[in-house]
Amino acid sequence: MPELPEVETVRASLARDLVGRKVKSVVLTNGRVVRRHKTAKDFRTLIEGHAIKSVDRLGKNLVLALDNGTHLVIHLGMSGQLLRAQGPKDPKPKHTHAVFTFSQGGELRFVDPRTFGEMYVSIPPPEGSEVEISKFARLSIGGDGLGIRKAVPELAHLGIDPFEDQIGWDRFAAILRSRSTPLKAVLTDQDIIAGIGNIYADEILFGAGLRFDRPSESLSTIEIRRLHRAISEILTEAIKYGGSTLDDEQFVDPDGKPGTYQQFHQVYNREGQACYQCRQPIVREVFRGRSTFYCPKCQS
DNA sequence: CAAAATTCCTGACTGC
DNA sequence: TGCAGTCAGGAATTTT
Repeated sequence: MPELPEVETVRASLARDLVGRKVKSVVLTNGRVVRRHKTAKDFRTLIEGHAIKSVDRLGKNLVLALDNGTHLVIHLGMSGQLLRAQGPKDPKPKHTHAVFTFSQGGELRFVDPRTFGEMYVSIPPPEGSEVEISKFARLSIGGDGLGIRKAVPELAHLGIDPFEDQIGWDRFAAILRSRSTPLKAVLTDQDIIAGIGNIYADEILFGAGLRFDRPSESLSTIEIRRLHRAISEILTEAIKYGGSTLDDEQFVDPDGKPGTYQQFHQVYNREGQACYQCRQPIVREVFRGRSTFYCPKCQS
């Protein structure tokens, strides 16, 4: 399940060889992947014949700027993969829903068994029109996050991206104290912080020594600083190891290579196993319909 | 207004 | 062996 570290791994890989290349054609074999567009043809027309200027990321979204001023947004959902191929002779994996062919040769395929992923082309808002940026993102200081939100209105609602936007612990404190939501709900709410999903929320909370159900406004200053630090530390480490690939081997980078950060997971998917810190068994609990893993002794 | 439940979907796994 | 049932989860949508 691609979260920020996995999406960033894909972004870095694509940025290496996609920038400057021109999309010759797009073949769609499952319309659901472009469900935001009225027809698949609408999607194709906006892309074909245009070069890719940059490959960015905001939260879990990939944002490819095209030379016609539009942006191709790709969200991998639960099981989406972007895979390079030499050409049409390369065997297509099952559930290949879209194939981009480049003028200079080579292909990029969008593969997604569970079809929660999607792609769409975002038309830039007219000059002078004001895009409503999420209040949390507005707190950020520098980075490209605000620029992407202004160019891609569909992403303007996203909260702080831990890397594209930057936020000090004091501003983070203001966000946490403004609500009484359980911590895990805050971390996984894309409108507050963009990019964290079920796996990294659990890992970050363990890193900060905090329980998932602590009301966000109940944290002391020290705890807020621990959480603020854990967010960047855990995500940075995960990116360093190319993200997490679980036993289902669903996440791979565009070259088909899995990530290796799963070997450092402290709690996720470790129900009943000994905590690496205190040897107590890790507990699994369902929180808002999702599995939550934590150490009852190390997290409070 | 916010929070919880529902929906979309397929593959892996469980129990009989 | 096969089949029905369950689970997994991001995010938009619906319900409470």
